Amino acid sequence: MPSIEALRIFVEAAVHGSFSEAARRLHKSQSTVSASIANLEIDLGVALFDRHARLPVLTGAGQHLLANAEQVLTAQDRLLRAAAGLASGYEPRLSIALSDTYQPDRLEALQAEFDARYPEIELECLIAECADLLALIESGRAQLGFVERQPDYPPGLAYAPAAEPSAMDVYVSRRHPLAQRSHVELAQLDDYRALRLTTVQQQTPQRPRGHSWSAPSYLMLMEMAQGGFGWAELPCWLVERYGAESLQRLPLAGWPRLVTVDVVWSRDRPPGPAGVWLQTRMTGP
Amino acid sequence: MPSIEALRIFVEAAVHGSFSEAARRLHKSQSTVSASIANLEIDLGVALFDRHARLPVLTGAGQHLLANAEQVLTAQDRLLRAAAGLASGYEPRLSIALSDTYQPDRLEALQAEFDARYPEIELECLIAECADLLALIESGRAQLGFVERQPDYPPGLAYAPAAEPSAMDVYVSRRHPLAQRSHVELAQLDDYRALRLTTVQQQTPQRPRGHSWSAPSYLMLMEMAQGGFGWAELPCWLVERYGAESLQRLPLAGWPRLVTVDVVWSRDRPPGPAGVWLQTRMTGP
DNA sequence: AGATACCATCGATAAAAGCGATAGATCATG
DNA sequence: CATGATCTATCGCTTTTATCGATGGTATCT
Repeated sequence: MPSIEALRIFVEAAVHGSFSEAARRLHKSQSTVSASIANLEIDLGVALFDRHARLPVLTGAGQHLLANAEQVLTAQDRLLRAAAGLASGYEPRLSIALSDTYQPDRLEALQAEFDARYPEIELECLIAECADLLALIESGRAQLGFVERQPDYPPGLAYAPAAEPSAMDVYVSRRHPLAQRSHVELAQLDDYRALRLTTVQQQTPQRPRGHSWSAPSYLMLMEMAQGGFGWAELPCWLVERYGAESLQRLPLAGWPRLVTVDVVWSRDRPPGPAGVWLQTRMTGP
Repeated sequence: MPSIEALRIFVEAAVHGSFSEAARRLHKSQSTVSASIANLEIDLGVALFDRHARLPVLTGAGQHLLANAEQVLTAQDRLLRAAAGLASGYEPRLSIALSDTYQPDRLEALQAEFDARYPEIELECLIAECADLLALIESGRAQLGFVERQPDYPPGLAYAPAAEPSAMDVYVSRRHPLAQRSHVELAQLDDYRALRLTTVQQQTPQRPRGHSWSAPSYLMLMEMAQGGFGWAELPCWLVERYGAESLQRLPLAGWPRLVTVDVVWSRDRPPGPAGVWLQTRMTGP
């Protein structure tokens, strides 16, 4: 069972083609390098270097095993790097809970930036809306959430408005009766089925609004609207990107409206440095 | 600098969720496991396990580093596996020299079989014809070659006929004057430009046959023939696969003809076990 | 309460990793 | 051809480290 140090010595000697050079670079004595490689050859049962020349040259087997040894070292290097990050307080993974109100193109740019800055940290994205999302944050399952601004937040949750607001509008299928009208009043909406967001959490039992249908994500709501089952309030970007051809906005007064997206986190379980970076990156300029 | 053994102990303990269990499986004392993990935590600067419960449970950092540690171990496992293969006489890489006379679909099947049987061994394919190919074998650059049967082989080279022969025929471009004839005699070919194989090696200076053009591979010859520059003797499979729409065979008596493909290797530098397997696989049933 | 199984800690011992010194080998140079 | 420089292999010696058994504290189950 070869030790990591022996592999490092082997690689250094192979790369520089000299035991003495490797000893100098690794700040070890030449005898250590020599003995270490000799032991490694015994352990592996293969001659790594051809020592007939003045300087040792890799054998064919040595060349082949060099690649494997380097893989071991790079894997170990990643381990140490990750440990160093964790030791200095960085979280091993960051879970963010997303509402569909947040545009994915902005999110992708953000993810790319995050990956460049924190390549070691796992990033997990969860999809949830409203109370479900807040529950993810409260339970610690996610550290950061992006939600449409709520009328009130549970205690222990902190929030800050994200930099850019999001546009919402009311849509119906092109085949829906409302789609033909050139003028629609808000009161008329009650005559048709509403498609509303629901949540798995039902701590605050919502007043059941007539014969409405509901789903836990805007994407499912949009698919219901595309089916012609009713009208729904949806993020404009979602419709423009995935449902433009089969949906139509309603000409309501005051719509589309701009919705503030809040960044939410738990005060008890605050996000780590990477989460803080992501949060300030969202709320800042 | 964590040792491999420490990582193995860590992984074993993490997987089974118990230090004692890991000690039993690794045939070490419980104190060794305990101390080893404690040292690992000191080295990495991170708490790996939460010891408040009866059984230790991984911390978040521990979960994250567990994945890294497993990567180190699998890399080391590959290293040991490769070394074991080399120690028992297997070559680190096998270079085979191919003539275009050998059908690639059979070759791909063979490569798949080789990969399944010898996943550790690098397989290198070189393209060469005739004297060039034999030179690759003689020099030791390649260990195995597939060539159209030669009238004579250099001393020191052994050969055996491959199981399946290969068909060759004479082709011209559809725009070539010969393409219109319903009957062609061999002697008439001399009236038109021949496209012949040439080799980089010019040890045996071939008699320059009139105003012929030449190239070192059948693929290049075929492209010349497609350009309408003359007639060429080509492997049937090559034309059928890549040049069927622009080339046409000549109705010559005795053609197409079957050519034996020989497997060639050097008697001085015989191929290793994997090469022998490949060779017998080719010549056998 | 008792039995059991778990983890942490403490010396003691054996294995190894490391170093300096030395000797043999190879290459460049006068 | 002789010489100096530089390389690798090997030999003791010291120091570090890994491993063990024994012991004690603690949680879990009967």
